[in-house]
Amino acid sequence: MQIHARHSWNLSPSEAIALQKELRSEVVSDLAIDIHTVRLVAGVDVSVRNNRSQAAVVVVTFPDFEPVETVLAALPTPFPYIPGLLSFREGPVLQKAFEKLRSNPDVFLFDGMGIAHPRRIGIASHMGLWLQRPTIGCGKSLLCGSYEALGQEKGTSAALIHKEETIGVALRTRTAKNPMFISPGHLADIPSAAALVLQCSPKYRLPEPIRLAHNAAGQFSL
DNA sequence: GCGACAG
DNA sequence: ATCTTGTCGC
Repeated sequence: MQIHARHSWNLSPSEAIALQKELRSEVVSDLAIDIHTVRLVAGVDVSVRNNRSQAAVVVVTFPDFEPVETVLAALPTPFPYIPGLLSFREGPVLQKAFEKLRSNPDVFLFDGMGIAHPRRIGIASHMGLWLQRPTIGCGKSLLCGSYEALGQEKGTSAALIHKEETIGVALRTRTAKNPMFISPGHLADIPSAAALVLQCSPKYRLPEPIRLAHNAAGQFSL
């Protein structure tokens, strides 16, 4: 699909932080996704082995999760893992994978944060600017912020707060399992992002599209 | 200065 | 994220 290249990925950590501060104003995180119109959802994931980054994007139908397209890409890992700068590590190989995509998903689910980030521009928000499509961040653990205790039942949630600001929700996608941390990437808002992720998690803690992408990314080699 | 810290 | 087999429990 059409990718809107925004900048070079070849930046130093301090330059990357400066870029995030510039781009954050372009992120739209108060626009509801109309779930009734969603037909295709993409799951995005990257695995790293021996200095090689491997990306997988799996597009499934919604709400029954039938795979309709899978694209893979690999590149030498270009940037170290630095909390807050994940997009500069995974962005290049994701760009390569997105360029191979033939379908046009209604929304992309990322393994990582959206605006639940120190500078409000986690990987889901950042790549959303390149995709110009709705994106949602689905983290398995917290990068920043805090939340009050929430019920054990699937579907229960608690606001994620950082510096007096609500940046997402801790959402129980499986009863009695640790919550997922959901936040809008770009062109989405908190309530609709949480509702869509919950509907994308019929059986496991991880949303189905991301589970499929995780499996696809961790299997192939070059 | 100290502690926290997506994948 | 990744290094790694079997095993305890619902």
